Amino acid sequence: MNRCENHGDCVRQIVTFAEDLCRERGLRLTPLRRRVLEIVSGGHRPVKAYTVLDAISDSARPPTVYRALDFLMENGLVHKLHSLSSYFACFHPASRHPDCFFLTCSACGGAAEFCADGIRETMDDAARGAGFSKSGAVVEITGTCRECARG
Amino acid sequence: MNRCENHGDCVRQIVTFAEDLCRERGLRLTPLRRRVLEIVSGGHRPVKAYTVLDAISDSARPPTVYRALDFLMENGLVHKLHSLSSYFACFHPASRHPDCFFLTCSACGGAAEFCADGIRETMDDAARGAGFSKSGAVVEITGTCRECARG
DNA sequence: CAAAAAGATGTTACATTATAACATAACAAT
DNA sequence: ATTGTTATGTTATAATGTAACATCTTTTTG
Repeated sequence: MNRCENHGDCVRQIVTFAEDLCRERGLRLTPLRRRVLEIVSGGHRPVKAYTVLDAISDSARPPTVYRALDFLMENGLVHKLHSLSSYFACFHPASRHPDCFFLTCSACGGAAEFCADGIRETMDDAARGAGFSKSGAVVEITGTCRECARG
Repeated sequence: MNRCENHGDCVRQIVTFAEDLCRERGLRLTPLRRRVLEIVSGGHRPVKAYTVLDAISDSARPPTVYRALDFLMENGLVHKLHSLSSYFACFHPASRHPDCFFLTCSACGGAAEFCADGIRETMDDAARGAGFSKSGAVVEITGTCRECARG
């Protein structure tokens, strides 16, 4: 799932985007935050907070990681996959989508983000129909990706 | 959200349904499982595992609760709301729906389950379009319910 | 520049959520 | 009744996440 030939480039692009974004917004992409972003985006797969923690250094503590993840999530650079208690880099942070949807492959552990206006609209309609004022949504679809299904 | 006048009846209905279901399937709705189901369905709101634990008795231990919850979830009587790390009774377990969708109100803490074929179909389409073979989905919509929005 | 304010990180301690592994008990079925 | 199966009890610990306060760094401003 999401095999890409030049993943180094892919990560570099995300980091560059993050730099620009932070500059625009007057925020700081500190070395720590950049490192966490690199680690999370280092594979096209969801990463656990404690995996990031281990990857950072021997001495880092949980709050260090969670704060960096919070910062990245607030700025749309990373998403949380609740059903996996994991974090997943946004590979197209430039496109401003009100909600994100995720496919997670239970075979290879990979994931993909996608935007389908149809889903969002249908959800909005359903919420409205229930008199509900929607502010956000978690949509995580589990299954088997093309590569894994092919065997 | 989901205020109902006769919630006792409501719980009784669920328990009765669970009894019938277990009889049909040759499973046992033991006193413990029944009690957990009563506790989880006791309010129209998501309940935490450790809240159930406290409600059961002073001496109960986590595995007791998690095993009962697992049993109830396997049989479609309870759902897990991943975004809240909580468990929510299925108030219409009779209708066999392949996926469930949830609205959770951040104001009152209430929740509601609903089935909208449109959402499921749109998700199925999106998954298929990505070459993805879907096996399940988590859909949790956050916002404000009618009652809370009205102030 | 110095001082103050704001923002980021370090650190300790702990809270919350969940499971592994093994022991015991209850039940079902000959 | 004994045996296999299912359910529960029990101990311990793993995994995930946060509160609170200390320190350091950067920015702002007088």
